[in-house]
Amino acid sequence: MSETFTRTAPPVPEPAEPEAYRLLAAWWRANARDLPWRFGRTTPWGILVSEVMSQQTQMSRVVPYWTEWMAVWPDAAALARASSAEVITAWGRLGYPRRALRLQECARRVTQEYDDRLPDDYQSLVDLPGVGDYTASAVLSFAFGRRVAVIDTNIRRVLSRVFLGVESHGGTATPAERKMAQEVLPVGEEESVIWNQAVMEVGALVCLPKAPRCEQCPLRGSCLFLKDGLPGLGQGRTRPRQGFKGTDRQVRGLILAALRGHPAGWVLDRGKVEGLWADQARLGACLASLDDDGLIEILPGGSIRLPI
DNA sequence: ATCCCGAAGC
DNA sequence: GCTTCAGGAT
Repeated sequence: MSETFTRTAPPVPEPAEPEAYRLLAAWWRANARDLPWRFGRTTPWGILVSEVMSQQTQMSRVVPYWTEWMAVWPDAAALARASSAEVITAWGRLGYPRRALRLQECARRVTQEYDDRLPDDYQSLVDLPGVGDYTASAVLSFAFGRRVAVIDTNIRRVLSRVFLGVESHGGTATPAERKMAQEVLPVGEEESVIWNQAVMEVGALVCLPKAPRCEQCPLRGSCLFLKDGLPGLGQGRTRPRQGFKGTDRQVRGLILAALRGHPAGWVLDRGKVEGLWADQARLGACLASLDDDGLIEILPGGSIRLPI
């Protein structure tokens, strides 16, 4: 029967993307990690919580925190009612604890301004505290099923390699990268969601920054970067990374670690505070910055506690 | 050492 | 655009 249509069917060239999508979707079904917020098992709010926790943090570390967090505070209204001290303690050692306070402030605004229902438009989402371009786009795609080109560091790396044949560079995504991400995004909403998730997952599991496992990659057949011999592999993307040992971030972490997990109103006295770090100038600066961030309260005598 | 499903402040 | 925000895994 194919012969019947050979003459009449115009020779429409098959675009590359539909084939890439088919391969990617099949790979996704077989290899997607079974994260608890995937596959329709949570609410849009649960998706948002997972995205905020995942900012600069590995999935494997996020999963237990997310599970416990959602058990205690299943929706925005519940989180809005918690004390800051409870929230900071529950954030534990996930890192970047300002995210915890922003998430709670976000919960309070969602509760008050949106009747405990996460808004489903980009502008409202990105206006929420702790929600930037990536998180707003991810929520629109993963929670609301909307057709949005999600751009994170993994997706940038994968798409740049496959469709442009080069490493993505550091810094903000360029207009060219955003344009390309839009152009290769499948037209259908459902397909676009799987595409976003699958490209991100390939970036996390296969298309690694320095040692990509190209032989496992569903896109190896159409990857310009692979075809060109992985030119400049691992170059050009990395921002200069700040160290950790001896920095303010380590000291801040020590201070909060000393405060977490105690009964409400528990106070660390001045003497104990001074023993947390030898360099008192740096210690004082970190205490001040934590106070500025609303992560601790400095009491008149120099003792500290988590904020109520 | 580098990376991790970035955001916000400057 | 550049820097600062934790902390763990590899």
